[in-house]
Amino acid sequence: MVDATEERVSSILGQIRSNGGRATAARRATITALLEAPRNHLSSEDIIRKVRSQQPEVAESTVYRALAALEDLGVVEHVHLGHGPSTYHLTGQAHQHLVCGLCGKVVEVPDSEFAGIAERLSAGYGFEIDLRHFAILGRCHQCRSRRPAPSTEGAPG
Amino acid sequence: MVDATEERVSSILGQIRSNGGRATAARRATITALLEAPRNHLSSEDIIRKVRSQQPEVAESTVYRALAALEDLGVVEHVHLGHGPSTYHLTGQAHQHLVCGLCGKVVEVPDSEFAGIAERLSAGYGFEIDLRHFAILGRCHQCRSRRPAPSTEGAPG
DNA sequence: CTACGTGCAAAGTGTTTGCAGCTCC
DNA sequence: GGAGCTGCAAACACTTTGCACGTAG
Repeated sequence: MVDATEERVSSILGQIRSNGGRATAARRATITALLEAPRNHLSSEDIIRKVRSQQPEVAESTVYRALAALEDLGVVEHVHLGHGPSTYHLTGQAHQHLVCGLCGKVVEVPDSEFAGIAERLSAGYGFEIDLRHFAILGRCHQCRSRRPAPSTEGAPG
Repeated sequence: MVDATEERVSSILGQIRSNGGRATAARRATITALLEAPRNHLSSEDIIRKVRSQQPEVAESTVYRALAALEDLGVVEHVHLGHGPSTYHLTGQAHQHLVCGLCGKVVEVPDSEFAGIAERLSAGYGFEIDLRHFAILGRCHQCRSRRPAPSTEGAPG
């Protein structure tokens, strides 16, 4: 529903304003871009492209600054899926990312899978882990069935 | 012992030669740099500095190429500890890195801690994880005891 | 009105690449 | 003596920054 998206965008713009920020067209377009692709892991490049389809004049740096403002607000977070650019998504879609080093496929795993190990590391090492910020590299089901891996690096074709 | 290090260097240079590569001074210095700091996570910058203390003329690109050659050989691997440069270390020192997002401290955890979750992800998602390539971000014991944000960044003394 | 946001371009960081010359085996 | 390595500098990909102008509130 487009109306629901728009409502959500307005709500986030409201948060920005309550924090002393301004609700601008560039920010509206950035938030919309993120909301419209809830299951995707958007790179800055992706977001810039989407923003420009609505607001062609928006500069790259503006999008980066909008994303930074949204991260400050706690609305957005970024994750490193590999050697390339960071990817951004709305918080509340929190999950761990498993990235296949061979084909680039991203498998999402709910945080709950990691509850056990998190507790163990906390007890054993005093370390409170935040699994979401970096992806876990590995090999997906399909690539495992194929031949053994040449290296830990790879990109989708 | 220096002799043991030198022996190890020669052995790796031997592997390079068996693979059709050449044993050069730059490569010798690169391997030595990695061997001399077995418990450190050396960035490319660190390695370049160490290499130049032995061979001042060596170019950055040569070190990167030496590291790449060593990774191809399986002797070296690199890990992403954060947003900055990659860090390199010899293989066989394999372990998972927990990086404190506040003070930068790196806690090392043996791979065995992750055996359970690795098996579960393999069974549930068909995904074979390679935990070593990215660090896990979090908060260390000391920073947890403190308040949320000390903001001063740097290595612990 | 004025603090905050923007567009633009330039700088910054970390890494890779093209190329002519050198050197290891 | 030739494949392989090197130094140099320029290119690269991604992101940040400085500055003058613009605009939301």
